Amino acid sequence: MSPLVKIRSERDQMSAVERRIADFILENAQLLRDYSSQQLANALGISQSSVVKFTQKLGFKGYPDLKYSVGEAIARADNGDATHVATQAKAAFDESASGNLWRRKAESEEETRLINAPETLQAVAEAIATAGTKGKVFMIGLGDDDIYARSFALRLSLLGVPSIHNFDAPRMAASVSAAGAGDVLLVFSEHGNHPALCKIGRFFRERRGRLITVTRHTSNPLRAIADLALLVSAHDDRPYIQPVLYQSALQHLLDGVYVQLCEGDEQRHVQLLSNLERVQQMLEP
Amino acid sequence: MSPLVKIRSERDQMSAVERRIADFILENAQLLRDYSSQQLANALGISQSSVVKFTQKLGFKGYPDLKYSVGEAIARADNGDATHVATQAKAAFDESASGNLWRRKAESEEETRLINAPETLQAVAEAIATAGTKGKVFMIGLGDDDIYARSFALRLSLLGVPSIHNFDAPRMAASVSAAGAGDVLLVFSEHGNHPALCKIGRFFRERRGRLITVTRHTSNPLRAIADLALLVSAHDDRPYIQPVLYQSALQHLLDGVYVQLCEGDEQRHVQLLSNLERVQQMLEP
DNA sequence: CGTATCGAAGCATAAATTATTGACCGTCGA
DNA sequence: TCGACGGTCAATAATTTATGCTTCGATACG
Repeated sequence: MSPLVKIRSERDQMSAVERRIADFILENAQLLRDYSSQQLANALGISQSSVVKFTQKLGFKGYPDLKYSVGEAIARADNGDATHVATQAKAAFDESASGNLWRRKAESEEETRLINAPETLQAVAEAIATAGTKGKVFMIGLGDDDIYARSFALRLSLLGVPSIHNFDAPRMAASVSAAGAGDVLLVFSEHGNHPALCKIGRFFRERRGRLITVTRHTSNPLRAIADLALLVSAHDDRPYIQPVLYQSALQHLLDGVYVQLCEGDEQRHVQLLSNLERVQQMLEP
Repeated sequence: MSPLVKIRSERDQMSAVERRIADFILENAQLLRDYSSQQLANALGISQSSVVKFTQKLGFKGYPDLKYSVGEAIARADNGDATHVATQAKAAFDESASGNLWRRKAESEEETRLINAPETLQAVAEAIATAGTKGKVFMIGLGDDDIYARSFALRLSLLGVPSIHNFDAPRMAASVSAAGAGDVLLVFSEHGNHPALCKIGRFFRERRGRLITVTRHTSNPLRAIADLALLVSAHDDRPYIQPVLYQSALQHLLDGVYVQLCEGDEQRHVQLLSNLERVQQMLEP
């Protein structure tokens, strides 16, 4: 992945100094060519070691490695900002605008894919699968987040995994009181700081259920108490674009889990196909 | 000028050692990334200072400068894929599965984009915009299709365009009886052959409302009676993948309309931003 | 509250990498 | 033959990068 995309995706979780480094690099990527780590540090009035530690935290071998990567990125011109500025200039709705939106979605998808370990996705799929056969699957999301919960619940039902779906906290609290070991609660909450949802989550865990959260990748109280946390990364300066990207990235994350559920187990796969056929028959005639 | 071209062009006037360096770099440019000047010297059995002198003779500031330039050149030319692929080889299975799904989504998006004329999208956006200020926006979808209606309704509400949203046919029939000229009815129906929805659509048109349908691109009775028809193309042999692609392509189509609505009109844009801010404030504290 | 803990940041310094110096050696032309 | 010259290298200086340690402030906890 482009180092610039990576930097931007993690910018939100950075400390003040780190964020200043990130911003400087994002805005002056071309200057990096002539900067040593010391010069960069001077330009920002911080210590050279902070620069090095910054690069290492991002997963680069060190400062020269980052520098090299940024050089490649610039050469490819895949910094994602230039195109993005070009979009804004154009008010007209045309192919390039739509194409750009898709490109931005692809970036969010990539960022999101990279911050979720494949093992986590696997684990989520398995937890849902076992809860689906031997226990119960609970699901909740408020406001916009209800959309994701709802659509995922529909998908699961096709797999023969019914779920208990609520869209307000009090009712969910009541439902969850019936939970037990091995059950799963999926909580969708973009910012993950809704007190009621945290409360329900904690309560659910007390009852020995597995708590799966789906939130933005910033650290948040909900994610903190989860057994399994799915994270979504999506950024855009334009406040009306960001939710579009968030939804798209989140949806793809869930689609990944869904596909894994579909393909993971032979028996479930057969069940799925027959369900789909039955649904088809109900709708057609 | 590309450093690789430069090296090749001066190769003939070089000394034996220099030529060996040149050849090595030309043939193993990707390896340079992980080589220090000392390592390169060792690989060739020559002294490190020869390497540095070589770079300086070519007009580079020094070894790191050459290295950086070669990195750029590789990135531009795309010759260096070998290393790139090798780096990402880990987690190959999951990544490729997920990446594949995304690629399929991109294909559906493209097909969908191509079968919807930009003018149609424009017209849809405008119809919704005017109905939003001077009339009413109705919205309906059944089953899975309700998801799209619901999420689009939420988006519209942020734009200051409230909508009358129902998820069953009888109630919608009742609601629609209040419709008049200039109003808009959005009907989501994947296969477009639900008799009740067709009936509602016809009834709505009798009352001089604009009927907008969102269906699969196959010909279907619902689409046939629409004033404006948005079409979605999404295919996959695997029956559990197809809905995923359908949803993604449809979502992107709607996102396009949404963005168009956001950016199309200055006044609405301002309204949107203040709405977003207000929503933000409601959620944060 | 006081205190333990953790992480972020800087300073000092070790380690590494890079650049330069000066010595050596072979070649070539006078 | 000898001196000039270019090329190479080893040694070393200079620079750049990486790391260990300390301090400080925020946060959690008793």
